[in-house]
Amino acid sequence: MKTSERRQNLKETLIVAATRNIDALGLAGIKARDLAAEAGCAVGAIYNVVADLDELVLAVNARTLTMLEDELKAAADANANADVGEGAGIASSQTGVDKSQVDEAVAQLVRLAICYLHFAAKHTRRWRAIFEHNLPEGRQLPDQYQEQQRHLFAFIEEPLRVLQPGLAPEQSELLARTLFSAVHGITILGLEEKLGAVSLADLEQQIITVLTALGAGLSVR
Amino acid sequence: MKTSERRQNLKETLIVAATRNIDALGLAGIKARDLAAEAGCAVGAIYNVVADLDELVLAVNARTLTMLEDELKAAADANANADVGEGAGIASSQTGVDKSQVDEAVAQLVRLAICYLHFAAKHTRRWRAIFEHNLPEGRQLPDQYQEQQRHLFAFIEEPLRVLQPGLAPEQSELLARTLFSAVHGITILGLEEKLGAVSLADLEQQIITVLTALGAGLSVR
DNA sequence: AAGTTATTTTGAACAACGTTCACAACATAA
DNA sequence: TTATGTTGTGAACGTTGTTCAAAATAACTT
Repeated sequence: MKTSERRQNLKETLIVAATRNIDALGLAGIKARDLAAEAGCAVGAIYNVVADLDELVLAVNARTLTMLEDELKAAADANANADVGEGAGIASSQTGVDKSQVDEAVAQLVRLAICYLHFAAKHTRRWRAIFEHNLPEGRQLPDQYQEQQRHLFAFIEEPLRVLQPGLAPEQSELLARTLFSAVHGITILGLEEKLGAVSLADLEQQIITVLTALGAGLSVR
Repeated sequence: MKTSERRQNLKETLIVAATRNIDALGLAGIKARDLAAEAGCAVGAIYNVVADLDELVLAVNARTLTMLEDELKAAADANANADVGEGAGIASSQTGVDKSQVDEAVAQLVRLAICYLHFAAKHTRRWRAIFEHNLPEGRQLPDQYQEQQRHLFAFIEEPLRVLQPGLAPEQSELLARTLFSAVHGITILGLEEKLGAVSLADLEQQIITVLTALGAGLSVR
């Protein structure tokens, strides 16, 4: 009984060290010998609590996703409270969609996207590790991981249903994923210096522009 | 004079081999000893014609970008020809923007994006290598590389000017980059199996939906 | 053509990596 | 204490990218 506890502690220590190293150097900062030294154990000990270094990276990534989820939830809820008393607007008779509801849905999408952008900007390396990490040919992500990703899309689906009320759930899910991907693309290439850096303020503005236009275009049809 | 020619040949052979290996295994397929064997030279010989393996990857990526540029150019030109005789539509008096011109600009954006998607789908590994490859801390991309990227954005800027005639060149450039990033995000996450695969047909439809909505939203304001 | 010098290519050697495994250290039970 | 099973260790293995003394080749001189 003692050993499992000790191993749990070691695993925790390793995850913390791995997180620190990713923050400092990105995925390249994950090295067995370094982690062992930082955790105060032998190199071989790592493989007592973890199958791979990949598993360690996945553990870090899972926590990063949880952090992100929490922040998105906070951003979404902060809004929900602020809107109490806004009142049920007058339904537009032709489209069946309330104008102010549409505006609010777009605003919600923008809030979520800006939150995502800020998270990515604040925890760049840890966040990029999620997308840079590739499992060795053949192995696939654990279920929990995919589950967490669906959670993220759920945030988007809610306001999306206001814009496109008639959409089948399947299509709605796909569109949510697409919107996420678009914002993700803007974020990841924006924070990258490969194409020449863009300021955070500019990125915010671009995201607002794109999502607002998208909201207008999507709610019109 | 003979040696420089020989080296040029070796470099070419290595680039070809590197391209083949990236197609087969992604960036992980780039290994000094394998490349040397395939090119029929000693491992050390590689470093006579190239500073790094990174330089080799960059050479492959540059060619990939050229391929992409050619295909985009073909897609853009095919359209220009098809539109001859379409006629100058009636200018909308209020916005100063011709309705059919707007439609055509959106159609052009869609064509470019679909072309990008197809290129990415057809040459997935080679295309992903462009974005997966990271230079070692500090070194930056050669000028030619950044130049090629600006070329890509130029394709987008042209139809974009129809949608937003009043936009300052600086802002237009930024928006073009943003649109590219959005389409890129949809493409790269769509082709990735990490979030569960999406069919190419679905991806096409999503890109059409998003760009059409974006075009509508952008031209309205 | 032969000898001398400079250049170019070579592959063994090096450092650093993830991972493994025979063994030392330890705990537990008899 | 002794015997037995379990756990942790770090040297060792197989692969990386890269280097460098030496061998091979080219270039030049007489």
